[in-house]
Amino acid sequence: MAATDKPERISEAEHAVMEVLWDKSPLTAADVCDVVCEARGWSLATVKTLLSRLVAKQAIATRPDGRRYLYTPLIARADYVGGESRRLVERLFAGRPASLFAHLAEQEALTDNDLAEIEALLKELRQ
Amino acid sequence: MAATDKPERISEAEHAVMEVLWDKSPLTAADVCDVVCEARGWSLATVKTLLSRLVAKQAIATRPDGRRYLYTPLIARADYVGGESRRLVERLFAGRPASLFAHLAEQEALTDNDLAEIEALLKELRQ
DNA sequence: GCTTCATGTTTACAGACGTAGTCGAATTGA
DNA sequence: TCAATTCGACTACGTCTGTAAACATGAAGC
Repeated sequence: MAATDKPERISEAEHAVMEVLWDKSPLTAADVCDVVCEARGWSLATVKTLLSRLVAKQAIATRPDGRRYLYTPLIARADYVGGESRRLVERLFAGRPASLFAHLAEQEALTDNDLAEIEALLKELRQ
Repeated sequence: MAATDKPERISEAEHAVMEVLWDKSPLTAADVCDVVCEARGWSLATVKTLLSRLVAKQAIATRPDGRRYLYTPLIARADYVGGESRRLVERLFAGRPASLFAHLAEQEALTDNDLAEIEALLKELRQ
């Protein structure tokens, strides 16, 4: 069978774990906990659960290292971010990125700095 | 008491209902169903449940009209959209909208048309 | 060898979500 | 007036999520 690879959805809490692994990997469960447990008020057990679920969702891979596992992302951050962004634009802006931009602009959610950066990017794309 | 107004999160399915009401309101449950039930494969009962939950979340208001209720949005679409957009930018782009833009650009998710529109918007903002 | 520590696996459980059926009251057509 | 219809309220129930404890097992110190 052609392994229909349906990209299971990653939840908010799971995403926090992914960020840690994207930042640095491979890591053990304890390593991950060191990074997020404090900030999110989680116990190590919680991190273990999230890691298991991410493995089940094929978002990360395990490599045995003696007694424990080392975890590594299987999906690239850019892919995830791209997917989520597209979802949002699709859902809220009828698939038109310009609408999202317009919205941010209207809400004055864009600083002068943002505008300058975007302008620079535009110039780059334009040539 | 100062009615600590915590804006309860609106789920995906609930959002579909909100879109209908944002498009036109007030509407009855049956009206809403006429618009979305077909497309999402929902029964009227499902729409009723979603409407109830939205009322509980204070996202919409009811006005009795004889035997039934007329439903009207309590929160503006722009507010919702703004909130969701900000959440995404916060979560995935460290709060920097320019990063989101850069990402969309890299993924070539932007058409020439999008670019032109954004450019126009930028020009407007710049003056 | 036995206790203790570390670590993945299994189980738990409440709350949100998707989806919908049932019930009781009011309405309306005959 | 009485049955059929309509409508919101209540109930249901499986899945997903957040959060974590209990358990089994192997390692490591003493």
